[in-house]
Parts: sequence; C-alpha cells; structure tokens
Amino acid sequence: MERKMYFEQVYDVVRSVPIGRVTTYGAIADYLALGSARMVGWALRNMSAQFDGDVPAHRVVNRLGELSGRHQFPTPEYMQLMLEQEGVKVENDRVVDFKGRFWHPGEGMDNG
DNA sequence: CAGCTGACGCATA
DNA sequence: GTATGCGCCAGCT
Repeated sequence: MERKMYFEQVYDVVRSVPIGRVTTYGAIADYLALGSARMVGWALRNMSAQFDGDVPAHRVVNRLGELSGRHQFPTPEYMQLMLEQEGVKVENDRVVDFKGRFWHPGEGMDNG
C-alpha cells in the first residue's frame, strides 16, 4: 500500500474510539478534514464489506445518536447488542445519553 | 467524461 | 415527526 485509501484513515479514527463511547460520522469527517460525513459512512461500509473485524463500526452513529448503520451488520440488532455489551444503552435504535457518550476524535490524545 | 449511489448533515416547509 | 432539496466526494459502471 503506497498510499492509504480514505477508509484506511477512517478505520484509524474508529479504532481510536474508547469502549463505552460513541462518535459520529460528521465528527470523523471533521477530524480528518477530508470529505464529508457521507464519506465516513461510505468508508465504514467498504470496511465492513471487505475487512470487518478490528474496526468497531458499531461505535459510529449519526449526529442524533441513531444506529443508522445497523442495517449493514449481519443482523439489524447486532449493532445495538455490541453497544449494550460495552455499557452503552440503546433504546429505539438510539444511544441513551448520547451527548454524554459522545466522543470526539482526538479526545485524550496529545500526540498529533 | 457522464451518470448513479451512499451507515450524513443542514435548511426549509 | 415527515418529506423534499442541496452540498459533499470516493467508488463503480
């Protein structure tokens, strides 16, 4: 790989999301200062459709904390189950106390 | 190059 | 809350 594809960079951010926290597409896009929230979803989808595994895509939700990407998982409840088993409560396909669970890329990082 | 798509986000009515 | 329109930009056909 001479150069990282856009999604490669998205993985790096998503993997940086701590357990029990969630982030948004817009936040990732803004952090990378590339593309747009739409690109993040696009990237995650490629990841989930090609690599899947190391990247906790279930910690990425839309700006309202809605599990808008649950349909891409093996099952539409997989995403919620993952979040709940990490300590993130979910109701009506939305993260409970989303504002409190929100994590911004770079938070807690002082290297870079 | 042109046309279509998509796990978004914001403004409008 | 629901529906519509625009901006965004990589990837596929």
